[in-house]
Amino acid sequence: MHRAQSERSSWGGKSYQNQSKAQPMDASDCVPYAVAVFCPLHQTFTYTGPPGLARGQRVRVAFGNRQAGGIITGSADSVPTNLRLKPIQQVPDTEPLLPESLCALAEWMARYYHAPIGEAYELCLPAAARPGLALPATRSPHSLTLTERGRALAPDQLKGAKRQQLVRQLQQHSTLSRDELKALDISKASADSLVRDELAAWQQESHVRPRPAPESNLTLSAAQQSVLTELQAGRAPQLLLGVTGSGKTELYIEWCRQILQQGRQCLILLPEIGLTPQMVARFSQRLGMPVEQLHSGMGDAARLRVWRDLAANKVPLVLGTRSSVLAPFADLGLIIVDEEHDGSYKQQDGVRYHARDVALWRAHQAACPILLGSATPALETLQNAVTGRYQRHDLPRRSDQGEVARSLLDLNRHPVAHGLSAPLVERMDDHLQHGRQVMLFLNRRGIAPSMICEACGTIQHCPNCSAYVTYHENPARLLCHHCGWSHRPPYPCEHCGETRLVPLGLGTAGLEQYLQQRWPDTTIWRIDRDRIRNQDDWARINSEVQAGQSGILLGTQMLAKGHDYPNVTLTGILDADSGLFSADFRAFERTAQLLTQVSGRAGRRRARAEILLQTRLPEHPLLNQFLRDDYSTLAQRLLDERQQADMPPFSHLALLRADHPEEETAWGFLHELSRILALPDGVQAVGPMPAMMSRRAGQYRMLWLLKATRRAPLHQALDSAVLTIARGMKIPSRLSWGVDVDPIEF
DNA sequence: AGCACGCCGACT
DNA sequence: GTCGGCGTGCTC
Ligand SMILES: [Zn+2]
Ligand SMILES: [Zn+2]
Repeated sequence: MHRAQSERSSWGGKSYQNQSKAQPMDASDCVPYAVAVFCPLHQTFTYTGPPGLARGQRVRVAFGNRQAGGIITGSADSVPTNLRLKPIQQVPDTEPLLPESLCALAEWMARYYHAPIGEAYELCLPAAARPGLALPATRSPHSLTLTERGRALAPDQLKGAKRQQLVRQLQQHSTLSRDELKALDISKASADSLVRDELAAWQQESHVRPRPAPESNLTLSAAQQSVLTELQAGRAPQLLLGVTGSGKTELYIEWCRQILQQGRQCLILLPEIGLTPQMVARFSQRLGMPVEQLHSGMGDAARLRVWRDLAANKVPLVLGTRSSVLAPFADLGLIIVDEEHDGSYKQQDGVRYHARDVALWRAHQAACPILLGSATPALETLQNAVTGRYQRHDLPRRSDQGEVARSLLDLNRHPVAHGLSAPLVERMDDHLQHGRQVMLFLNRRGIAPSMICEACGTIQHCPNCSAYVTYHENPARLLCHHCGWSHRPPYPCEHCGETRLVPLGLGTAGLEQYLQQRWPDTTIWRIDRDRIRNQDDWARINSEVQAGQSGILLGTQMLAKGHDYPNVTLTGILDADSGLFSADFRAFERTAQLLTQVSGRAGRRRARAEILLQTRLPEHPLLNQFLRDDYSTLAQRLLDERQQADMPPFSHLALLRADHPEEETAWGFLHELSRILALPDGVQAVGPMPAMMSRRAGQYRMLWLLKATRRAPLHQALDSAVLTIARGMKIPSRLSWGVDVDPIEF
């Protein structure tokens, strides 16, 4: 029986039990191993096991009064005496599943981010491999893949909606198993019909490593080609400064082609899951071979398959989000970090790693090139280019870029209706009458309205968080984005108890309604997560917009990423001030990036483009600088300010965090730490103080901020802080604590 | 993080 | 009497 077998301990694929009577182990045969157990503790644990087990091998062990997975980190050199060691329960694989490169990565992350060693190791395994149990064989026996003809085909040329959908899916995912087809609701009959037409083929289990088409099917401009040649000759980490539409992606692809032809692997990091499918399609089309993706939207089994195939060098190129920087590569030849300034590369719980910084470390270890690409690099990255640690390359704008005129609209001086000032409406009228496209950008605050009490004027908070609730329609709900709290109206005012709450602000839906009424004959495309849920939505809207008919694009953050819109001639930023009030020292940097990214979407094909920023602060220096200067100039000025203030990148920060249902307990814990700890020279401390969002999901968050000009003393301080907490301090119950190195949220 | 142990209030 | 809340300590 399978069941009986799986309940027995096993090792090396054979049945094995340490203390079994059937197969007694000679105690003298057992040797001690250091095991990183998957728990949030800052140490390894020693277990005994048969000789010959290797670093990187998965184990299952008895831990306290439960079972846990773990990784052997090596043989235990200093065996703790007067401690009776427990035996390893199970060794599910015959070979180490984690290659040495990932063991080294886990240990570096644990050191650099001051994270528990077991958590760092756990993060390097795909979720399916974490329990420390035997893994199923991956890849279903047959999968569908496109033929050369199928890959070259434009899906719309094909007859039949199902067949079109299938080809589109295959162009994105390169192969689809029977199960995946079923999940997409595609019958075997539709698949077989493509096979009959020799557009697709059923593929047997073991596949060989795909190779790219040797010749590029696109030509690079002279400017692109010359930058590519420089990049290929470069040695240090390189920064590619390229505005939207400068052809960064083509350049990425051509560099990848060269690396792939050498039989080596490429990793392309993207900030968001929403951008992966369209990038997968572009890469696989241009390279003429299937490429893989790795992101949180995939199931555990699918991720495991890609993970294993990467380790076996059967997958030559992968596009992925943050966590794909922790994937195993047999022969890493190139890493590209697209939109490297993007904050979503920073993990905000557990091991708080930054995928860009991990990528830099991995490239260094693998001695392979790394390219950071962005139109608006992080100030840290720009400063590294200034000091020469990175090589900087500027990709010029395309030659068809028309003139761009930027100006401010003072909301204090003009009448405003539905969030649109009179001059903006007038300009919209003008552009729409000329058959042009207009783009309106709403920042995060503007997406969903908050709720205000008509009786007393109180804006309603989430009961669990120090944040406003937002209002959503269909179905009508009050929602908190931070903890998932939701309530169906009517809802009593938190202050006076009256049930007279009304939405404050328009939100995307309200603005859309108004636009429809004001310009009844104009198409309105909404670009936000409510409207665009999958690739087909994107494809449909995008083809309409790219076709160039007149209309209004109404969108949020999503507009600032991904596609650009060459037919848009007028961009309205409805609330340019929103980022300027934040107490965060990176607020101006982020605002400059956002304004630049949004403005960069519009205006090509030689048309003159107009960008209007609505503001209540028309004298604000940042906004006025934005009117005149490009991002590099602006960023240099922000860097000067950072230097004056001795803030990153001219100093380094770390946070000690404490969360607790009682504010006083969280504060007391950090205060006690700050009292005990002797900080090394060159490390300054601030706080403890409440986090900017002081309560989330019923927990108060306190922060103790450490700052230093050099990294070494900062790490020294964090080491002793962790040691003090883990060994010396009593930790109040229900308190959770942790370290955040190079924090981006405070 | 889990999980057990142990100490006090309150309820069949 | 004992059920269960939660504070405390430990995990090789
Ligand atoms: Zn909340
Ligand atoms: Zn009220």
